[in-house]
Amino acid sequence: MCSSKFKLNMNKDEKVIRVRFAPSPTGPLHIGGVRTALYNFLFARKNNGKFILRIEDTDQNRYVPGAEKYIQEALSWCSLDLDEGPNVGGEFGPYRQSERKEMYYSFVKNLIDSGDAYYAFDTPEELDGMRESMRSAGVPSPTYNNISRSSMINSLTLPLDETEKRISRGDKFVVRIKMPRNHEIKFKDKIRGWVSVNSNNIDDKVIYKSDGMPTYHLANVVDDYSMKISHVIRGEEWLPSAPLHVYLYKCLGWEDQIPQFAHLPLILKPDGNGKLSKRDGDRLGFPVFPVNWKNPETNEIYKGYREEGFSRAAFINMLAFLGWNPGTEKEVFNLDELVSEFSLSRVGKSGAKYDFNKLKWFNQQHLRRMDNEEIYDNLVDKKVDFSINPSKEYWLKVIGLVKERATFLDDLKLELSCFLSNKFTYDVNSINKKWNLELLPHLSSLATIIFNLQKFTSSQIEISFHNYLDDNDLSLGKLMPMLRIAITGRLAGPSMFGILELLGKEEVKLRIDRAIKDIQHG
RNA sequence: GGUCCGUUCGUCUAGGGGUUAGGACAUCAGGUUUUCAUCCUGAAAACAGGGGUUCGAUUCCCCUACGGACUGCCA
Repeated sequence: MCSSKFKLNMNKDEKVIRVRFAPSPTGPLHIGGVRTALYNFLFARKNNGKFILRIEDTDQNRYVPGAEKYIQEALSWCSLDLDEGPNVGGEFGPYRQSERKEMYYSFVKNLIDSGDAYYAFDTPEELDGMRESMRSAGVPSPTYNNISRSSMINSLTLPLDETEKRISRGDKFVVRIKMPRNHEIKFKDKIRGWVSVNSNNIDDKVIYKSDGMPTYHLANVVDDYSMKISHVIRGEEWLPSAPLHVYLYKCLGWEDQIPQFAHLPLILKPDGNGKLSKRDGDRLGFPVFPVNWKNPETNEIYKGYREEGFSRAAFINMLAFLGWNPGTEKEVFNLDELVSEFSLSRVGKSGAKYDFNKLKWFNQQHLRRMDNEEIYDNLVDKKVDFSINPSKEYWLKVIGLVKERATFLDDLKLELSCFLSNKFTYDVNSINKKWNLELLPHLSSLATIIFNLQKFTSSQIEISFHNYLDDNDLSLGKLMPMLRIAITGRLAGPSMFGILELLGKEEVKLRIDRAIKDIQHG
């Protein structure tokens, strides 16, 4: 007895981990959805399991062209590679519910035959009428449940032959689950612990629609079962219907195949409260989508993080930390590191307000961790319009000089501009502030001195610069800004001596001469 | 309204029967830097409230308050 129980547990532990991300293609995936996908991915990779994409398109009315493609593109931008899915295949396909349409009815039929479900003929108008009259009688949210079903038109209230007649003549019908009276339905959520609901509080949900498609609830359970899903990791908005799903497993005879549930806390709006929604982006000034989305009807573009210049690593890192943390003080993680640290037991219970600022910080941190070579590969513009040889080595040095000043890869464009071209204009404010005509002679003589240096290196230049200042009783703060304006056109930038070395003697000479000649004070 | 879930600095969070309740972002103040940015140092900033249990509760239990999700032939 004991040993067999032990064996059973062993089997359960050794069960292959299979998780699915199951969005419905009703529009672009927003960051909450991406995080759900991410947690599924991390959990699968961490446990040597499979990460599966399943498209839940049981509602034809809400189908949005391009949405599925968007989902794939978003996942792929985030490097959340699929093991199985609509475009990658797999032995449990098809992975679109619309393509699985035929398989659902037999399960529905089983439920009807066992008395766990029934036909209902009420039209949408009749349902509205029922709800309306119940509301006016003081019921805040009327449901089709184990009480109200007795006054509706269904196979429970109709004589058998009438039901058969209606079906055989092609009347529209739906199939509803028949929730039992006073049953305690409970399950253990990996994040929340035991959740228990009395069946009296669950309504007779439609599981099969009059258009011949299953509803989410049924399709979800049937597919998770047939795809051998071991863990259902999804948003907290599904928590209220989880007991129904558990009950469905029981009715279908799959009680020992019920997956483990993990209901993730929601991502909340940064201002006020409530679930972050697709509309919040414009209102709050940050994207809510991973990559750009173009509304196929209006052609309106909704901004994505990719296009706004964020790195996938930073985006993923930020998302991972919205509701999860490793329990250490380390915060900057790449995907592989997240995989090795991830665990559902460290996912929090309460909703997290989205923090755009923190994402910027993550972006900066990840940019800093990118090596110069990688940044070099990402540089679009590697042509220099003045007479130096822009070797790769040159660029690596320039990048090293400039890298830590940037939050975005794009910031480097500005930082790099003086290394790309000498055809810049001088910034007027900088000139007004620091360009001093009386010191022009000093700038010239300083230039002469450094041009005579044997080694035009930042350290040699720095030494002669300081010597010159000492000899002429000048302060650094006077002459240096002028030099900077002459060389870069503006006042902000990285170490001046480093810039001079990299530009090289000839180019520096050219720029100083030109500045002295061209800059008009005031 | 009902059901379910939740509640530690402004935000993300660590912690967990005895702690100066820790970190990060943001904020503010100093410092380094020729400059801007970076960087460094520091400051301010939290256990929702009330009852239990206990020698002791922020931590465990209950209640209240507040917040959220759900309440469709949507997912």
